[in-house]
Amino acid sequence: MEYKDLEVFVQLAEHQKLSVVSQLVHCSPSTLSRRLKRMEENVGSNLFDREGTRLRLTEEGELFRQHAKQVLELWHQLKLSMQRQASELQGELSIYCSVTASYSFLSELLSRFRAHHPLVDIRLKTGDAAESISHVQSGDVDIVIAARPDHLAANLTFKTITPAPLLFIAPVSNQAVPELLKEDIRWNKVPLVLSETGLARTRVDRWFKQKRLKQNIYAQVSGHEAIVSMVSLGCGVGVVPDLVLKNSPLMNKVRILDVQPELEPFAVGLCAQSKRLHEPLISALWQTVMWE
Amino acid sequence: MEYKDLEVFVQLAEHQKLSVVSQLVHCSPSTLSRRLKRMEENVGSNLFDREGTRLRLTEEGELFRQHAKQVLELWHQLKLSMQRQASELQGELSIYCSVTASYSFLSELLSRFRAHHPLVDIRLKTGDAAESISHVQSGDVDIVIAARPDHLAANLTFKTITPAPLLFIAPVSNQAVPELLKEDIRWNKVPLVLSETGLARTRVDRWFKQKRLKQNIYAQVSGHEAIVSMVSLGCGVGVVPDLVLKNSPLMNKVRILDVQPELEPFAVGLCAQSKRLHEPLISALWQTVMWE
DNA sequence: TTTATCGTTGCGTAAAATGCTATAATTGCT
DNA sequence: AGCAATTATAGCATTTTACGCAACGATAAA
Repeated sequence: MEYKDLEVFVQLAEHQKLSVVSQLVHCSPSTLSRRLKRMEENVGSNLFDREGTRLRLTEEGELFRQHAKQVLELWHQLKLSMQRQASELQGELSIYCSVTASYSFLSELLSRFRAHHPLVDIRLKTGDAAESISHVQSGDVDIVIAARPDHLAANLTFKTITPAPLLFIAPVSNQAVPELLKEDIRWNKVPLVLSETGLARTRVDRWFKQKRLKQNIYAQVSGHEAIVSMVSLGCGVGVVPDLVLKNSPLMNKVRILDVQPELEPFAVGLCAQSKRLHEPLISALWQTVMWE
Repeated sequence: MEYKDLEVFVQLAEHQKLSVVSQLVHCSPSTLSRRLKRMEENVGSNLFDREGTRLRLTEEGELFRQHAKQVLELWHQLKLSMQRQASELQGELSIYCSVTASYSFLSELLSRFRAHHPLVDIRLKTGDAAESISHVQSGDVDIVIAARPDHLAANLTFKTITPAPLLFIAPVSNQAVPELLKEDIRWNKVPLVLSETGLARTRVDRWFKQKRLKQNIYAQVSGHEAIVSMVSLGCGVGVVPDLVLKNSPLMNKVRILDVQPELEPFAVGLCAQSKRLHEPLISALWQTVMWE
């Protein structure tokens, strides 16, 4: 049994769907299926009931879920007490953070880090998400907080903090975008406000391609905040991470469209060069990220 | 991190020697070295101080040792509560046990098993250790309790219960074997009482070969008990597992020779066909074996 | 100094994990 | 009811990883 398996199982027990979790942990469903099978062989019981395609926790599965959470908690405590044991850290840690990622959890993360390591100077830069990877690649900064790219470079390691769903947003007044009034939305007519490049754009392109639709792009802007602004003005329909929307002062000026299938969510988290993970300061920030 | 690693580490922390533990867990020292290295990378700290050749637990290592024991205990408890949850086991379980292995811990093992599964009929056969493997191979019995052979067949799985040191024993009166009186024993002159075949014989042969000595074999007998008898009568020097000696009524009639290097110890434990491990009765007995 | 013992590292091989694709069963929708 | 989309899983090819053996360097004992 492996600790990584335990994390996977906790997710699996929560969502009860291989396909969902496979996106959360960034691996193929078949891998998950096999991992689960391995675990069941190790434990010696069926952890899930397979009722058709649906997965339901068995009683043994619930026992194992509790076991997994206990072990992961112990592991986390161990890491904490180890870095507490280590001599007081000091130095300088430079972090690059995309504006998108800076919402909501960044302050909590940094304040928890400062509480444990008050002597460490934190240099925080914010900027465009698209540049984040190159900043960490060049060693320009120690750690980047950003969304996980589709194809992570081999020499980088990523640690997910939270998934960030992507949302279609539209003006509150339907008349601004008349195409939305109809029963079935004719997406190829809907004016879109998208970011020029970046992960969000890739996801949207993929979504349209899967539906075999062409996009009617009204404006290409840079920065998710600008998208919210333009959408609230009635320019068209936009796509932004929910993190951005929740923290936007314009939240009431737009509404969320319920589309199927949902856009593949971002995975926001920490990213650093693999070979530098053992450095004390980087390792310390890495440990600060909690489970679940 | 893997559960198997935790077991290995607990052993490592106790004996502080790769070479010893490598025999206990039946793998090469290089594998152990690498496993330890992996663990240290996962934990992020040095678990042992390398002072020359000697290994000494660091403070972090001690923390990790406690962590490992906690997790292994949780795991054991989980297994127990799972088989408690399963419906009451009943049926018939046939066990073949070499006479050597039947000493000391067999009664404790079976009584603990019966306490958990009172409805299971246990069919216990005892016999020669050399036949044990073939009995489980043929399916003649479900489980064998015996010493682990040097080369385990691929379709079998073994679980160590306890190591069993091999001892040289001699008559109490030195005059019966005059060669032992001298300062450096001339082993090629010492009359030996050995088992005809089997694991103990292999170990003794290997021991002499390593020392580049020829054996002066006085008698070849079958059964460790017979060896104790003949040695006590003054026929020569014999080799038996300490388990046999501790339980022999003739224990006072022989004495243990302190030789260097020591003979490679047996590993006494459970052996079954790998593919049958998941069967409820076999699995239940398997779980009965505690850690350490 | 000589000898033996211990832990580590390179290398070749064997085993294992993973992703892609196909498949069968199931669900949801019209 | 029937079609389309979704789901978990098995086979296959590939990559990754683990292992044992042998050589090495360092250390301790003689």
